[in-house]
Amino acid sequence: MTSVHFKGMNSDEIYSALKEDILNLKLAPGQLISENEIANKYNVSRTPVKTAFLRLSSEKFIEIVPQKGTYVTLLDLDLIKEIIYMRTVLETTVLKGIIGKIPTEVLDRLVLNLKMQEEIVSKPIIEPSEFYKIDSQFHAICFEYANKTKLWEIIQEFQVYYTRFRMLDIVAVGRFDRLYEEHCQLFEIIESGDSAGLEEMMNLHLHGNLNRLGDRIYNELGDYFIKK
Amino acid sequence: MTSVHFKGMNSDEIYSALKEDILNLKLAPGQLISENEIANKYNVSRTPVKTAFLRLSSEKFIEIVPQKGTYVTLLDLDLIKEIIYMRTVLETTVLKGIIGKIPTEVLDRLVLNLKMQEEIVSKPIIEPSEFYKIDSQFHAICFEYANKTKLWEIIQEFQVYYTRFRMLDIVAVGRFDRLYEEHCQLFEIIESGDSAGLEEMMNLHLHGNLNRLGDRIYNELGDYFIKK
DNA sequence: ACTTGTATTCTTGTATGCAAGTTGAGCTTA
DNA sequence: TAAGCTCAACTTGCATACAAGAATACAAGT
Repeated sequence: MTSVHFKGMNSDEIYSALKEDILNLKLAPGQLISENEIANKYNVSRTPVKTAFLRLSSEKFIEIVPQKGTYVTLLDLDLIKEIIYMRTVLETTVLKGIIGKIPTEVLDRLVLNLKMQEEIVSKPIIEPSEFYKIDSQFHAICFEYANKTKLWEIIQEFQVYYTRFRMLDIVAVGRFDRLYEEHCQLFEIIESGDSAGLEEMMNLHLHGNLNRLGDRIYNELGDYFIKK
Repeated sequence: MTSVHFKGMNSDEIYSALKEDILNLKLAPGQLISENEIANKYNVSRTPVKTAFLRLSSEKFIEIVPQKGTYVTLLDLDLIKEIIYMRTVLETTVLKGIIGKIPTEVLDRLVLNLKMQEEIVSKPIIEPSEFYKIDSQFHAICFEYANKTKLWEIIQEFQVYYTRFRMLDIVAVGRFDRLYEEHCQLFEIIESGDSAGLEEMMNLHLHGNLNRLGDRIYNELGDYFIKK
């Protein structure tokens, strides 16, 4: 006799599935989840779920409280603001070091990247992760030429802390064309070597989400953030 | 009949014990360890050991290779250099924003901190962690006044990636009085508002370990680092 | 009405047995 | 001697049973 057999997911797949749900806000900030609940949902034992939980916990997506339960973490606006500040400072400094003296070969790669961005933006339906992937490459090219590859990886690591925030921006506002335009302006500054304009542009670009969301953070989205 | 009963350690304690051994280099970079080995050593099952392993793995202290084994990670000099660069850029920028306009109250706290540093340095036997705790407070006070508390926490988080490197510095060179002197000079610059001197001093201070260790990294300590 | 104790039912933490993959020693064979 | 195969002894991943703390509903007593 053969029985229908569902091959269970492993801990990595559980991790990815949970992370996606958290980023999509299907699992909302503050929501309570348990190992058993997730284990039943994906037809696995608690072990791989716990493994995934521990990983998500170290990335501050969830908080495990012994003998009580596990919560999806609330967004921390102070943390988000300072991460944005951090990235602004680092990226401005790195770009200032290479601005105006980037070889044609690298500039061409940036132009190619911009074309890909334009292509994605012009589509009727835009997949956020697809755009952000190319977005990330644009900045990575700059850091690579500045010989600061690891630094970009570090910055990327911290992006996870406010990926959900960026997601709110899309849901609430959702204008990728604006980001694309900013990248174009940034490119012109990098090419021309306008060191003064760089700082202003960088500030504008990286604080975009914060500005666009504005007071919504304290009103309709207030439940998602830590109260001070 | 009563029997002698050893109450086992929990996963947090196992984590701390392992981390300490890794930082002390008792568990050397590149060394192979296994869940069973640690579980036997501390008289617990594999479960709390695995929990500790997962946490250490997310902090890049160890690397878990499925079905093969678990290794203490090698030091990555490129990563270390860029973390030092990152901290230099961030701390210089933050300090520039407050330099010369720090109220007496905050300056007094810094002076008090320096006195504690002096006290520790003058002892015959210096406990590294004790000094680094006060050292960290010195910088924390500055970030706190600059309203960048979270940013300092972020930087602290990344320090773990090169705590072992700093430990090599102590073992190989071990001169805390030098660090104390640098802090005193830094204080004078902060107090006086010498914005130009700050950048130079900061570079010197934060690149100290790198300079002191010098070529030893490639010679007698070479086994501890990733080969390129 | 209020307090208090209890029992049930959640939660996560731990111990243990088994599954599956990797490595390396030692035997076999040419 | 040297190459190749087999098997035993490891490794981590997963499933499951039990332990222990926390919260809640509820009944008994004041």
